[in-house]
Amino acid sequence: MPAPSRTSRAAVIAAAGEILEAADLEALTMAAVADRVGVRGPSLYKHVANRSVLIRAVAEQVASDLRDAIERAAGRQRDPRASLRAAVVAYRRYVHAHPNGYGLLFAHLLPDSMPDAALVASVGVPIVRRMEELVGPESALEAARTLVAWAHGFVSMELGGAFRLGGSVESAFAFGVDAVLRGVSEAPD
Amino acid sequence: MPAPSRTSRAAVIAAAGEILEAADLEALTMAAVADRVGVRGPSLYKHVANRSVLIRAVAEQVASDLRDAIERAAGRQRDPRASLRAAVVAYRRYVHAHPNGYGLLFAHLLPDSMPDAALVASVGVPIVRRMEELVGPESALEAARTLVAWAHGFVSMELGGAFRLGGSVESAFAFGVDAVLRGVSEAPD
DNA sequence: ACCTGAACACCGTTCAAGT
DNA sequence: ACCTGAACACCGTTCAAGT
Repeated sequence: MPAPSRTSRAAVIAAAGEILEAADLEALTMAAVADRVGVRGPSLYKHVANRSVLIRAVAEQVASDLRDAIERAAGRQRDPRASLRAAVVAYRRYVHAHPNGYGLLFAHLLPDSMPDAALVASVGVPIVRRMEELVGPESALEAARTLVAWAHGFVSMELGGAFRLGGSVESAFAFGVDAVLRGVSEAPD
Repeated sequence: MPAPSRTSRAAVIAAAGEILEAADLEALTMAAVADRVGVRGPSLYKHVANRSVLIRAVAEQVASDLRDAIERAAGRQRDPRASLRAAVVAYRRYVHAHPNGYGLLFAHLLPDSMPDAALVASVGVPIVRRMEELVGPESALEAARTLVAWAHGFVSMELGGAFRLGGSVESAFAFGVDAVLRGVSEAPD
């Protein structure tokens, strides 16, 4: 008699993500995940190959959600400059809500758990599209890379507590978006 | 009879850093480090408290070396713009040479192994000093944060293989430095 | 004062046996 | 078809005994 599944791949990945955000990567053990979905450790291997690919699956879920959040925010504004600003604000908001999951996207210390690089890269697609409107097609890719690199760097330093030299982090963020958008749109040909 | 030390704290930290760069964080086991310095696993605990603080010590060594590299590069140029450009180039070069060690500085997934935040923040000090010359003291901190965030974001995406949408990474780097320096120095008051 | 082997706890993973 | 307990390998860590 076939036994009905008491859990699912999606539930396992979601549970792993919740443990990761509530604690940290060391707390993300197979036993803890099993406990949360209501089975024993060995049963997880019916749904995911091993811990490394479970971590990767969490990372890919994050990348995909992050891209959706950016896309939605950017789509709400008509003006390209306002749209890019909204995209970056949404980026930062998502990362604040999922700091540990976001950390997975650039945790190249654990190669087996790295999310698909093309998927991570695709997070920038909506930014490139809006940049085309702001700076034209020739330098849109480089301008988008500059903005995304800045945004990633900013939130990642913010999460790491690297802003210790005083001053307001909020105003540094506002200053940064303005400076980068100004810098990329005033590029000499 | 007191037994002469067959290894040292510095040697243990150096060995850990070498293993980390040659492989990855999972390969950085106490047994592997012990092997490399020529003792057995338990002896390491005479030199470092545990694996987490060993990892942290490696991270702090990296932060300190990185700051020195930036400081030297920046000091070689008289003009502030050229100095900041040189600092960022040195930053990138150091990270390329120590990608996994650099990853430790922002691996906030493992809180016990996080380097001292004030030390990480101090990496930006030479940048702030040069920014004062470029943009004046009022916005120097925010301008420095913008440049460092961009630089960190750029190299970290580069290492993560996130630049997958085509184009040259080198020219994106050159475009980025120029855009950020232009953006921060043309800030409206 | 530092090093060692033995021992322990914990965790990822496999597998044969259950339903 | 999925779940389970038992078992194994591996790793961090402790500790009593060596020199």
